[in-house]
Amino acid sequence: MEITEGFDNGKNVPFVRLDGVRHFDAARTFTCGQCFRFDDGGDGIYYGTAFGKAIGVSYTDGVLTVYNSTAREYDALWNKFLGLDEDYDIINNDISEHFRPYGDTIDKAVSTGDGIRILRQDTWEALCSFIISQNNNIPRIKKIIAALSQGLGNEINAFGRTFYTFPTPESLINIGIDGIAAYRTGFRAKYIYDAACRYSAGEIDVKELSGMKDAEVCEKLMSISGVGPKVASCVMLYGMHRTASFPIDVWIKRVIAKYYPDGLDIEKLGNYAGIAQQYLFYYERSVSV
DNA sequence: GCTCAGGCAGGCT
DNA sequence: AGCCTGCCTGAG
Repeated sequence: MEITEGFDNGKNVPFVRLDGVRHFDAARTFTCGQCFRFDDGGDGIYYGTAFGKAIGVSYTDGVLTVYNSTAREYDALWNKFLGLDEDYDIINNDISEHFRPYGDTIDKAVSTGDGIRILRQDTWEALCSFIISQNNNIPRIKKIIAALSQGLGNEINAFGRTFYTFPTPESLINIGIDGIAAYRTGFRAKYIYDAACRYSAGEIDVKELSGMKDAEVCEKLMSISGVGPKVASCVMLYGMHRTASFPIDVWIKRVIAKYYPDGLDIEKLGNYAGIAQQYLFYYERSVSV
């Protein structure tokens, strides 16, 4: 994979260009439901923020471009954030092997969703975002998160517009439950507050949790009020890159009922079960439109 | 208007 | 251990 660095005079930002990238699709990656803060700028580039910086990402015919990034930043941050350090040939094959007893649905799902990369998002952002997602619809989830970020985050100016960092736990604790509810979070306000307190207190510490098994981490997350099995597994998959974690939401319940009426032994789907889940989720949503 | 959304807690049996 | 039911709010 060849990496070159350049400067885009039109956008007035440095960029990094990677040639020969396979298994990447910007639209699928950013709209598959794993993240809520990246949007198509109308120019085929997905813009958003992560880790306090704003970037744009585009991909066409093997060429992936990360705008507003130097090569150094790419190596330090975006390579892992975008999941480009992983070999999706290996991952897709592993998934295919583990789903062998269950028919060819997974093969259709993989080919439909190929190019989705599981992002390595910030743990706190994933935790807070998926608490907000419960019993909620995607347009409103995005709206709430955008409003919280605009109200509590820091400004980032790039591409001639203003982005905002994700609110810190402390900034949410500062405004309290009523303050959080003022952002139209509804009954989730107290959950967000509890999560912020626990996170801020160091109870959900990435380094400390890194040595623990999925089941233990899951239990720890579920001790937060407002975090159940679904939210916990989303946080593990999207915010901790525990790719065996298999979130079961209403869509996946439908998938199981429809394609796997005899059930799926989720414990035996391998280390990339969560990525398989993402393919199945994307597949079912795309066929049901 | 009115249903329902990428769940969860709390209260039942 | 497994069912119910209510829940803020606003998109569709």
